[in-house]
Amino acid sequence: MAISMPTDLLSDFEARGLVHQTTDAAALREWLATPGRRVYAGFDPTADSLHVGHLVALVLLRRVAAAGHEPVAVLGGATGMIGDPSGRSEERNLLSPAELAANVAGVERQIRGILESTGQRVHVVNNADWMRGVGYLEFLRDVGKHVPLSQMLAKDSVKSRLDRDGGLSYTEFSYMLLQSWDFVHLSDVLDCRVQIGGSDQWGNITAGIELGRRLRSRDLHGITCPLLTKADGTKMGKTAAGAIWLDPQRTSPYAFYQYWINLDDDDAGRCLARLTDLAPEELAAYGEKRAANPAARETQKRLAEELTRLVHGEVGLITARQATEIFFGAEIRDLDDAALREIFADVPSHEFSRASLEGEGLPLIEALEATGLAASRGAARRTIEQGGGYVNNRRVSDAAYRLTPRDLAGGSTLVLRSGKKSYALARFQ
RNA sequence: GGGGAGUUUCCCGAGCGGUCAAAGGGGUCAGACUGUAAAUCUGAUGGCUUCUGCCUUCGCAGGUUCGAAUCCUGCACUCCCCA
Repeated sequence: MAISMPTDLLSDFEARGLVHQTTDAAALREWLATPGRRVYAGFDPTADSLHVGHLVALVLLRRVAAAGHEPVAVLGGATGMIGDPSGRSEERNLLSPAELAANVAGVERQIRGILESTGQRVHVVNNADWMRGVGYLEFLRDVGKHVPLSQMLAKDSVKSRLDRDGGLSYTEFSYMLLQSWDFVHLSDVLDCRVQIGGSDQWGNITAGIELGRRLRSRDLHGITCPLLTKADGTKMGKTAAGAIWLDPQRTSPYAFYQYWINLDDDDAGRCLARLTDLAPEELAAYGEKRAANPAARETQKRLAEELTRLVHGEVGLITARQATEIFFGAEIRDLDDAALREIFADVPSHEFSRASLEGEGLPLIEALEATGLAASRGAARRTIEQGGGYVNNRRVSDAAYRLTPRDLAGGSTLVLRSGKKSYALARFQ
């Protein structure tokens, strides 16, 4: 999915609602006026997969590419050893080097997948590569000496933590220095002079800019984008079940797709502008459709489609759509086991003995409880009595119902459902 | 150090000898409505159950009583006031 349409990057960001704060806009525009500039964003490998919260930064870099510049993604192999205190209320737990290495590998794969599809030249670097050889004393003399404590203490991320009971450790406090040095280093080796990030990164970015001025007399620039939040004030990408991950092992393409489909209208509109490559005219068209016929939920569908394709590819999108059809379709029958397993890949499943189906059959209540769809037999009974129990998408309202071989949808599998959206697979071997 | 208040089911909070698995609210779950939304409404919300009951639960440990979340004793923790 190569994206073209080079535009003025800053105007593009502004039009999409991607700008929260910038350094001197005129200087920034001027520097970006030449194509092929390098612009960077950092990703700390706190897990072996990125999640929806990281998607904004990734998309920012895609916009960079779309505007004819070269995105630089910095993996925090070094900074991840420390942990960024920004936006955090408590001290982080340190990751082991082995964990970190695994995380870097996983995150790098995802970043490359998403950025390289732009067709533009992409730089993916790891700050461990330039930090590893740097000695502590050397760093204090060359970098630390040029960072006034008063400025560090004035940062919101530091202040808010110092006001709390937990405080923050010297280690986390030093994080800012590392990120500042990254910026200066990248300006040295790649002539990268713009750093972009979420609004919580403003303090770290400006610290880097300041360091560049003192150390190199160089003008560096920064752009932050507003943190993606939902209309109800909660963070985008969080559900009751946890974060929405980009890794299909953690969050299936179906669940990923569903997350976007379920956004409310305003959130979907904002996400469409901020997270997809749609042209401004298209965005406006979706806005009109949304106002005219909200029930069609065209924005949500397009958003889910674009993002699922971006993250999981065309195949992932097809799977997600297939699963959606089945999940919200009529009775499930005459599917083979393999197809069922594929479609319900991210649904919990439970093995029963084939014998339990024979004779009297297996009480539905027991099956609901065993698969985890109901917390207890009592809860299972209640669910059924209230009309929330389904076998192969067909409602069963008799709490005494027993499953028999006739209920199998595939050769040895049947699909249980509680309420509208909770599914489980029961396999009989 | 002295005086006082408190600790209840996922959370907040009522209960102050039996009719208490324990009011009410929140949350959660299910249903209706709907756009796989929001709001609203209805029901459910300790476990097991032959649906009849049984078992476990009101900070912890003992005790009084036919009977205790409710009374007594000790212990632990929390909060407030005075020094």
